[in-house]
Amino acid sequence: MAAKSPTRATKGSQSKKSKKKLTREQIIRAAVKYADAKGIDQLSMRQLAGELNCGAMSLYHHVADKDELIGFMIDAIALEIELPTSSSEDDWSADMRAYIISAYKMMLNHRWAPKHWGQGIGPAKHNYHENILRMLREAGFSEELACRGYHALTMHVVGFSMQVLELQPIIGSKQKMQSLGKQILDEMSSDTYPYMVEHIKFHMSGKDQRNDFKYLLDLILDGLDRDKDS
Amino acid sequence: MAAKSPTRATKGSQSKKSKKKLTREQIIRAAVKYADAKGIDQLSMRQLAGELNCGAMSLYHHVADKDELIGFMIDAIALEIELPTSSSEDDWSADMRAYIISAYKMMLNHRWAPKHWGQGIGPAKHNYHENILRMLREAGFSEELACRGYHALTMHVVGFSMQVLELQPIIGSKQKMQSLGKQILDEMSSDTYPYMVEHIKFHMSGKDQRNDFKYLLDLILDGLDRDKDS
DNA sequence: CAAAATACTCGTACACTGTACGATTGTCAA
DNA sequence: TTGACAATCGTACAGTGTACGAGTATTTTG
Repeated sequence: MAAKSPTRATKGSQSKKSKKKLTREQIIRAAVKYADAKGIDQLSMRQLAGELNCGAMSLYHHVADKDELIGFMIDAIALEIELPTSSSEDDWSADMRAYIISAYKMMLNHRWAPKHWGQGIGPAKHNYHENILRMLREAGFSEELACRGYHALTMHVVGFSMQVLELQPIIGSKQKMQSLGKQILDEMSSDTYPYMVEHIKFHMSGKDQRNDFKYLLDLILDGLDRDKDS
Repeated sequence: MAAKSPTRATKGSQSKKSKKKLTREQIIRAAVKYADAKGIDQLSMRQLAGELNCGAMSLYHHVADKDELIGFMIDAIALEIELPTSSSEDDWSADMRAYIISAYKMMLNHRWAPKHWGQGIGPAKHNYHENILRMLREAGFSEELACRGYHALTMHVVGFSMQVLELQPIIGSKQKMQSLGKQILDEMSSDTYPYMVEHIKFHMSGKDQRNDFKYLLDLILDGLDRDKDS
């Protein structure tokens, strides 16, 4: 108790003149927030330090280097993936479907995430992968087929969100559809690229890409299910 | 002829004291070669200029900025994707399969490519996309299903190669398999992540990932083919 | 309680990046 | 020959990640 009271007193004094309180969690939270808002290219150690009202080098006592920071950021957002409360026992794909869609939505909420997903390190990301593998194995898949399903599903999440995020500036919001979309169509002669022109026009006609994600997801799930008992 | 002879004379004098000959194509070729060898992180304008024996700023007369250069690099390697000479008319998926596999191999030959594939600009990449769309449409797919198939296939190429390239340092060459792989297994308690441990060990037992690529590819192709006439 | 050890912050400095600007040089048309 | 233009490239600047070490707070120890 005698040791604790000065600790608390110090904690109280922080509100006046902040000199001590940086946490790794705080840093990571601020970094994620900053990357979400301004893009991850704009995220520099100095900018981040400014956001936290501290010196740039202070960050390095909680994080080895910028790469590690990004790794932690990935793990932080991996927490947002929601594991559904198991609905039914005999239909493994329903839970999996919900889980994968949750991961996909998380990616779209953090536009910088897909490109850096690979360097993520930490328990949340491990849990995500563990859960997928577990669901497959518990559903009765062999080691080999579980491996393939795991890679197929995780790849689908990252790959598709990357593709959508690349396409969004072109056919994204309905205001820009005409400006940037038409501009590309102008540059691209419909003689040399007739099918691409058709494809872009098809997208510009207002189809929802989310359906495309689910279409391929179901294709994978159904395919796996079919191979399971053969 | 009178105009041409000084041109040729100038070209001949370059061999003595190089002062004029930079081409955009040369720059791009050198950049691709450098990125392949040392990694794209090491590719800076100064390094590249050194490789070409010219000043760094000279590059900017052939390329707007570094992003555009990378865009051109992507287009350059897109040329390496080989369109198979059409084998049979009634089986659209055979040609598509070969084409996609060729694209996948190209990605693995340029480890930096998948992450930057999106910012590629140029005719070779357009042709790649145009060919996929054309093959699907000519096979009788509707606009909508061709759209989905196109996204599914292109995503599979980029997404899977990214995943493989991330995994290679861990379970890649059979020499490192034991050092880095075992190290990860040590860090990852098999109590908390039993299925991940099983999965890594499965990979370390020497399975070929290329089969996994083809497995999912066939799953997509078969799924599309099934939906085509329904 | 004093002193020594430790944890943490952060100013300065260095090597490196992309690239704006403008001087310089080479090439060709009139 | 001259004037226009294309191309090279040295210098400079703002910004990056981070190594080093001095300063300060906090905790542990004698």
